[in-house]
Amino acid sequence: MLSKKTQYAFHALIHLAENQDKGPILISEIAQEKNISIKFLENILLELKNAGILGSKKGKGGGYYLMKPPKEIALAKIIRLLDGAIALLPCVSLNYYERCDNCKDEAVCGLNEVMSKVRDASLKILENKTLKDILTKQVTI
Amino acid sequence: MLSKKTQYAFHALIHLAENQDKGPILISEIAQEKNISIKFLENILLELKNAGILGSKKGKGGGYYLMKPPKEIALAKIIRLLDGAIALLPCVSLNYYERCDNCKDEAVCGLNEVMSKVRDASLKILENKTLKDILTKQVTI
DNA sequence: AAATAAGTCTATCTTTTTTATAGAGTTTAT
DNA sequence: ATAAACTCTATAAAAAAGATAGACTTATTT
Repeated sequence: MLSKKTQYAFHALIHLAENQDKGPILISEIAQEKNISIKFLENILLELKNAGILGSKKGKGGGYYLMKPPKEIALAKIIRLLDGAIALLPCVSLNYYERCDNCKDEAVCGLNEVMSKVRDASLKILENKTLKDILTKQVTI
Repeated sequence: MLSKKTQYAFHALIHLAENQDKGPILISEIAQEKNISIKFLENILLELKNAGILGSKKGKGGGYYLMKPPKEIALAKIIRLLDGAIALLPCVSLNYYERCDNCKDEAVCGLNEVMSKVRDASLKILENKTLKDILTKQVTI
């Protein structure tokens, strides 16, 4: 299960994408619209900014905005950034690999094999689907 | 990511399946073989027993054993029992569904749609692969 | 220049979940 | 009777998740 953090991030990104034309969007607007604690959301947007996904403008008339077109933001990237591994086991994770302590040999572990397949099936979707694909209101860019 | 509990459960089940012919297996044997804390494993095996997946025999010569042939124990069942939902979002979970607080209408949520696909792709594997499929040493039953 | 709106940053705190441990109790083979 | 083994309940330590607080900086507007 994705953490609340990641879930909130997706909803915030959706709101930002659907209102790109309106210039910088207030944190408070997203928080209200999507029913998220404003302070918690603040931290999340900051992380997304530090990762280069969002930009921000300070001062009056400021707010957050997307740094890239929605179709270039893969869902997998957001999940990895906020939640870490997408795989079900550390020993089959591509980005957060850890050795299996319960196995004598990962190479001949049947669990490893099946979980690699699950990972691939999930990634096939999450790497290819982007923010654009989860918008309700379709945008042009 | 699966919890340690579920990971340990899989390894324990593998050991039990590969040693079915030896009668009841000691918790301590599994713990040693798979490098798991014996007391923690105790709780896990008890949960598996209460769910009807394992049986146990008390007293001298006792231990745990499978109640069903490995090929009838789907991986999805074990995950759901110990970890809960397999889906990435509560609003797309088949067995642990919860309404989405951030959506006005789940029916038109693009995130919901994509995550349903991820769920289906994962379940296609996890519902069909069984304990038998993750064994190293092949068994007859 | 002052006031105000808005993001930035760091720290802290609470709650929940996960992981692990302890120990007394019960059952059964020998 | 004894020892081996699972059962059960409680508890506790550690980690993660979720949330909050407040002082700080930046930029616009008047």
